[in-house]
Amino acid sequence: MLVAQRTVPAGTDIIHDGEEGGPFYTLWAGWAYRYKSLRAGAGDRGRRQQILDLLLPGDLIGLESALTGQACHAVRALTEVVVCLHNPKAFLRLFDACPRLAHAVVETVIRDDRRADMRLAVVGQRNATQRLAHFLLDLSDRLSQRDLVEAEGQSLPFPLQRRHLADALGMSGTHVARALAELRAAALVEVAEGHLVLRDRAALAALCGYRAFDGMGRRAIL
Amino acid sequence: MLVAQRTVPAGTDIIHDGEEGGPFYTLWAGWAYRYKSLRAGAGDRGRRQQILDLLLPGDLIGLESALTGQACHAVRALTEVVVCLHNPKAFLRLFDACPRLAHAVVETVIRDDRRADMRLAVVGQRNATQRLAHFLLDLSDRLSQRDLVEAEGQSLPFPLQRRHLADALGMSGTHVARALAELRAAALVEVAEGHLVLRDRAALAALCGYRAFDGMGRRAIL
DNA sequence: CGTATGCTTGACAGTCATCAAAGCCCGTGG
DNA sequence: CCACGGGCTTTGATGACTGTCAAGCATACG
Repeated sequence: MLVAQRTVPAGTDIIHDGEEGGPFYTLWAGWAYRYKSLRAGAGDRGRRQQILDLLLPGDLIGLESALTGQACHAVRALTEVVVCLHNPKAFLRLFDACPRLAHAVVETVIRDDRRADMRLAVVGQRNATQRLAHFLLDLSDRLSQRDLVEAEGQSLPFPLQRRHLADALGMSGTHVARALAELRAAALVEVAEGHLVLRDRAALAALCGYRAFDGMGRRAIL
Repeated sequence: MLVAQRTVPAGTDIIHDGEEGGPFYTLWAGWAYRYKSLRAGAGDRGRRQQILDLLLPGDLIGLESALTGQACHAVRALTEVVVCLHNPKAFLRLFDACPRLAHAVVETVIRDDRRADMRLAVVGQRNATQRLAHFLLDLSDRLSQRDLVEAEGQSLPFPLQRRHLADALGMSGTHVARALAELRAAALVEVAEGHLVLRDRAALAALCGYRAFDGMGRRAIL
C-alpha cells in the first residue's frame, strides 16, 4: 500500500472538530491528544477545553472520521509528530471484505470505549490527587505496552505541561501543581526535564484505586 | 430467529461487572443503566458508583460482551425491564458474513463513543447546574428520537431518583436537589410524579452550552 | 539584558460534600 | 380508619476541596 508520511510541528491541529470527510492516520512518532473545546455556557469566561485522550505512537487518529465521514473532536500534536496517512475509501473496502479487519476495528473502538468509561468514573468520583495518580498510572501502562518506558526506573518521557493535565483531568493548572507537589512530597513520583518517574506504583495504585487494564491483547490493526 | 424474552424487576443487575461469556440483549421496555462501582481509594469511605450511561428502550445491552467475551461494567434495571435475549455466537457469525451488520455495529459503538466524550467534557468542565441541565437535555433528545416524549409539553417519563442523577453526574445527592431547585426556580424545568417537563429548552441549552447531537441517523441494528 | 513562558506558592472566595433535621408519601398493621 | 415506620426529598449549617488572582522564580530566547 502506498504510504504517505507527514510531519506536524507541536501545537498544530491534525484534525479539526466537525471536519467532514477528513483522512485518517496512524501516529508514527510523537504524542498527540484528542480534545473538544466547549462552547461557553452562561457565566463561563475562560475558554476551557477537555482533553479526551492522549494518542501515543501506534494509535490511530481519526478512525471515527474514516468510518462515519465526520469527526466530533479535534486532534492536536503535543510534540512534533509523524503520522502515516491512510486512504479512507480503501480502508472501507477492506473493512467490508475482511471480517478479521472488521473485528480488529471493533476491538480497537471497544477498547477506547472502556478507557473512556474509566476516565469518566475517575473524573466523576475521585479527587484531584487521585485523578492525577490514576492518569499517570494509566499513561505508564500504555507506554509500557509499547516498550516506551526505560525499564529500569519506570522513567517515562513526559511532554505534558500542567495545563494539559488540567484540561485532561478537569481541574485548574494551579491545582494540578498542588496535586503534583503532594505526590512528590509523598515520594510517589518525580517530574523533571520532560521525564516522569513513578517511584512507588503500588502506593499510587492504592491511593486512587487503580487497577491495571487487562483488556484485550494489544495488537496493531493496520 | 428464535427470541427469548426476559422480564427483570427494578434494581436487579442484568449484567455483572467482569462477567465472561455473558449473553447480550435488546432492551425492549423499561430503563436501565450501565455503571461501575469503584474500588475505594485511600481515604474514601462511602462506596460510590459511576453511572456511565442510561439505556433506553431500543438500546443494546452487553454488545461489548458479545464482541469481546467480557463485560467491563455492570448493567442494572432502573425500572422493571423487558429484554430480548440474543445468541452471541450467531451474532458473531452474522457479523462476519454481513458487512452491513458490521457497519451498523461500528456505528453504534462509535455513537456511544461520542456520547462518552461529551459526558467526559461535561463532567470535567461544567458546574453542577450545567451538568444537570446538559443531562436532562441529552435525555430528552434521546427519548424524542424514540418517540417516547409526550409531544405537547416536552413531558418525559422520569424514573430517576436524585441519587441516580448524583451517580451519573459525579455529585452528591444533596447537591443534585439544590441544582434541581435552582432550575425549577428559574422556571426551566419541572419535576413531579415520575415525570419531567422541560419548560424552556433554549434557555437550558444556553445555560450549559448544549448542542443537539446530530450524529448519524438513528436506526435499529437488530 | 529584557521579555516571554512555564512552574510554584500564598491568599482568598466559591463550589460542593457532609452531616443533620424536618417534611412528604405510601404501605403496613392495629 | 388512623397511627406508625421507612424511604425519598428538601433545606440549613459547616467545612473540605478547588478555582481564581497575584506574586516570585527559573529558564529560554532574541
